[in-house]
Amino acid sequence: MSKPLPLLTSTTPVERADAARNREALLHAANELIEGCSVEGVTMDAVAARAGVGKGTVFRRFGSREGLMASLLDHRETVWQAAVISGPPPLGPGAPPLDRLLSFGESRMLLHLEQAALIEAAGRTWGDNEAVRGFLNLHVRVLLAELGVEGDLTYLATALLAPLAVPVLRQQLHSGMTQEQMHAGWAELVRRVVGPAPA
Amino acid sequence: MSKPLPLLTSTTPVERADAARNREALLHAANELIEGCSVEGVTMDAVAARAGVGKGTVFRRFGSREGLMASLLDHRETVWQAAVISGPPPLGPGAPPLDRLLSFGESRMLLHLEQAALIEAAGRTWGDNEAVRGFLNLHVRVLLAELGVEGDLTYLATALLAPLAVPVLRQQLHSGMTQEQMHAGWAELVRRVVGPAPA
DNA sequence: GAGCCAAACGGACCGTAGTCCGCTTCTATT
DNA sequence: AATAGAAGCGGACTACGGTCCGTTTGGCTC
Repeated sequence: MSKPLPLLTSTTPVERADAARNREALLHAANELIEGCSVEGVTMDAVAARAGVGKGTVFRRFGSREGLMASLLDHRETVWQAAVISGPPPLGPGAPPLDRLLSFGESRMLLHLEQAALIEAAGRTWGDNEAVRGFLNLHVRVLLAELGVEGDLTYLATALLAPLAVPVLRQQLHSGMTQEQMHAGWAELVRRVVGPAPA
Repeated sequence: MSKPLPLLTSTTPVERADAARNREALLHAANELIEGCSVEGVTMDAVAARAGVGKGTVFRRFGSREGLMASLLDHRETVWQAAVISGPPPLGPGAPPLDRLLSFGESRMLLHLEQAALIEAAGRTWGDNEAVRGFLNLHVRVLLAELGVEGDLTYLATALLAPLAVPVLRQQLHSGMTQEQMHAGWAELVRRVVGPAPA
């Protein structure tokens, strides 16, 4: 009679305690290695050794080096998304849509610049992350809709996000463009895409 | 007295005959391997073996695997650029600027989709290619100027090119968007950026 | 607490990118 | 044609990502 209805509880693939401990240790070790040298210093062998586990364990937890990098990014991303969803305006809710959109672009650009090395090291595992892409696209789409923009909002949102990608930013910096110019350029792009406010 | 003014002739770092022969053989071998299997099958050992040279030679010629891939792309890129510079309209000269711009976007998108695997394999070596980026940006910039667009044309050109990048296209295809939708979306983006024609 | 087993672990092993250095070959010069 | 020396060559070697499988361990049931 005490069997607690395994119908839904069985759907929780709980992680074993030692596995969880190891994941923490590995993430910690990876962060230390990044601080110690740079992202290139984060080899799978080094992470495993520093965490005191076998190499196979690292791959079991994260699938690949890119997966490990993506996990490191995940925490930062969550914090940032929280700021968008429920932080103070103009990034968070409460400001006019255009202000929010411009703030969004600047904030995302800075995040990408800060995490550039990690993002590039995470490669497709991060870039293909449905959750992140979906969140960014949805947020921009909603703001565009609030601004009265009509048309293929999904495409327009993607088009506004594309110039914020790390390779584009790197190239712009490399060719002498300042962060201010990049921000101003993006704002101009947004103004043109949004167009004149409807009466 | 017969020394032929080494001032400028010395600036030509001519390639030795055997080196040139080997480069051709290696490019040929790499193309064959791509046709035979896919881009993943193009390992440096395999290319060297098929061309009948040592592995060190491949690295001497192309610097890295990415460099080899970039060299393979170079030929296609040259052909495409020729079509833009001197091919038939509307991609080539002779058509109105807006037609040329829309044709440019569609053509570039198709090129990126065809060469996607190679472009991704070439990584930064291709992405950082100053000549290619410069050509694309300049061309778009000139067309925008002809259309009377004002502002930071370099940024706007980059922003129009960014959604044509391979990772973006791959993501869009993956989420069910058709090539027609992508083309239509880009055209809409261009119309919004260009804005109303000046009187 | 004993026993079971799925999950997790470890590290030897493999393939590939990239380096290094002693040897060979081309070409300019006389 | 001889020669010098620079440019090119080859392949053994290293480092790293990723796989595999025999062994260990945590957590559940009885």
